[in-house]
Amino acid sequence: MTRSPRPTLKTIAQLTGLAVPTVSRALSGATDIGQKTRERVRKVADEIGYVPNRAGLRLRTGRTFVLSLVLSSEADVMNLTARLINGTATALRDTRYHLTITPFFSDEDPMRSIRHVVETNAADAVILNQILPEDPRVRYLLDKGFPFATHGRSNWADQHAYFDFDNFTFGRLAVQRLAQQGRKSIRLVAPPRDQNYAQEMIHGAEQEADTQGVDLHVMQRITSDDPATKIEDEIAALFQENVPTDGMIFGSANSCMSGVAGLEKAGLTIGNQVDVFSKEAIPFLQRFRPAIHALHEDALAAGEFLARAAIERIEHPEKPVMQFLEVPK
Amino acid sequence: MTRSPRPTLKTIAQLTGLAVPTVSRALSGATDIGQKTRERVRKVADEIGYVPNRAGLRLRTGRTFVLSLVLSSEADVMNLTARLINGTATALRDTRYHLTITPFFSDEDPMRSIRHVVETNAADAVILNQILPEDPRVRYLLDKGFPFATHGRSNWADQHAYFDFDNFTFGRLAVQRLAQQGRKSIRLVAPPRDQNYAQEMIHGAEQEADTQGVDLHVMQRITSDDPATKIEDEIAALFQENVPTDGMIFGSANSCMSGVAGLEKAGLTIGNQVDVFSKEAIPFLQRFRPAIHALHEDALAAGEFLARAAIERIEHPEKPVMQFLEVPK
DNA sequence: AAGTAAAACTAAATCGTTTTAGTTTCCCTG
DNA sequence: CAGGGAAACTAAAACGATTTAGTTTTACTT
Repeated sequence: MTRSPRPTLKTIAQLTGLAVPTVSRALSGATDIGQKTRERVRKVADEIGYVPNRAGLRLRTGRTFVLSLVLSSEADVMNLTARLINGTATALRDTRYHLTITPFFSDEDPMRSIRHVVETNAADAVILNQILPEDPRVRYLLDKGFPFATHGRSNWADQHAYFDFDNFTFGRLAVQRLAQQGRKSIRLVAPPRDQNYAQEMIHGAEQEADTQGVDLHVMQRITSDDPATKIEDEIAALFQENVPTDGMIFGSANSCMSGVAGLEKAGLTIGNQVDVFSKEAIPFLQRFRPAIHALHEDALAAGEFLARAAIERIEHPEKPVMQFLEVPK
Repeated sequence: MTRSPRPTLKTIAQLTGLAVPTVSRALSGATDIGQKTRERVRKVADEIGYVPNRAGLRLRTGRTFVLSLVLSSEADVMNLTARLINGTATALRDTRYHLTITPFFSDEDPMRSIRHVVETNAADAVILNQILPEDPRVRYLLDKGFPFATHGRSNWADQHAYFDFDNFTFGRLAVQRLAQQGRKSIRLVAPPRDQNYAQEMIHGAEQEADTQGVDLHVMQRITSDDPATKIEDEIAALFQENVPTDGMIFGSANSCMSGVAGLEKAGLTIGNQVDVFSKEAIPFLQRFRPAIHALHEDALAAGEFLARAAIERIEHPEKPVMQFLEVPK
């Protein structure tokens, strides 16, 4: 247990014969400190490896230098989530910011964690995913004027920072591709209906189905976040009942794998009686069944963007919010 | 921007007419504060929703109430990693602890992040994964007496808290199963040789191969952490060159998928000319190719255990370290 | 050379908490 | 009823940083 005491401003003050506030101001580059003094202080600080004490800083200024990533921990989104975390953390490298993770669980109030962060000042900004159209968390954060960025858009998207995957275009491209393969009767396994991006995806698909003159049905009893077995069973049943279907679209790689298991159980083969289109965060569907058509969603880039956007909110609240829409293909 | 000022000990002191230290001691249950005073203070604190200020606490006591999860961000381990994060965060629910994530990147010194945490007191404990036999991080943390827990064992495992999957038994079971299927010539795609758990897995497989009287070769040019295409190509080449092989063992689900893609490219079918055994963190290989034999590694439980073990180190350093070996099957 | 303004620094207070060292109050003993 | 001692509380200091309000020094003006 040899933790040698860290140097503080006081240490530097003693070493230079200056007062503590002088050292503080010198390091922050204030102009009321002499040029040569500033340089001398900087040099000493570097030599002894001075790093500001976060607690002192936070106590005095209220700044935490923490970004809080609050994310849903549904098993189905964990692939995407892992990349989101990785991207966010990557963007924070070489900044003064740290990242704390707060998964929230389906059995608890989504507002709880957010309120906690805001009320106890546990972070300077929040990043959230799984956004609802009228997401109460977004409303709350806007109301409080607390810096945040979202993965996905709310109805008030023009007012806040976000990164979103263009699910409307995804829906369009999916139907377009299947239509090109000569498919006429397509079913879509969409994300949970209350999620904004589900609506986008459905609209895109419907519009393109209209244009292409093909049939599109949204599966009503399952979503792309449902448990694997449920999806597998529903899809198997669908084909066993001979409901006319020659194209399938899945909102996530997980649901796609389950769905494919189901349709194979019913005796179909991809590329033969049916074509399959899916989204994926990590490229592996190609390996799962080479005949699947997959579109990549870049969660890594999303994480990086969101981190930068959140910091921008903290440090330059007067500037316009950063927003990005990833348009597939 | 309506952030109303949070109640502090001072607020309670004013409300009760007591001095600040009295309130502090009353809340912490010190016996030199009268019974009824303690109750009164507690009641007022609850009513106004007092939550201790972390910065104040930290500045005074040095306690951060943060666990730092330092993990490698190899794409291949991200599935497992996601579950590890989730498990750790779950265990921290309803404790005073927070979780910060520091991925470290293959291009940088693994010691950097650890040293930073220890030297700047950024956390009360560290959790690490991807442990080497003589891991310098483990040595450093032991040396400093800094609380930590590892996912995987080092050579000094008896001295520190860990959760590990028994890869020795995994190796044994894998060979055993393949031998039961009548396979005689088995190849193992093991984790990187410098990782401790790679050695364990290899030893287990070799020992069982001896017992069963079958052939076992460790693939020398690839590891289970290599990029998908590299593994695919190597495996494809292996079979195209007709190297006698009728059983394959993979150290991770990712490498398994790639490997299977390779052997199928060479025209083989699982369960036919060759049997495949693999580890997986999330059950989906069953769906990928139903004929694959897979063993589940519980990263969720690992995360939870590691969090509890780390906290135990912080709060009861005198007690024996918590250790757990997950023995498969 | 006296007066003044700018430049360069310092003293003191503050953020919220806990610890150490007292101090006051009260009850009991003899 | 004085004295002793336990019980219950308080004052002051400390952790490390920044901000506000001075103060000293220097340099310039007239």
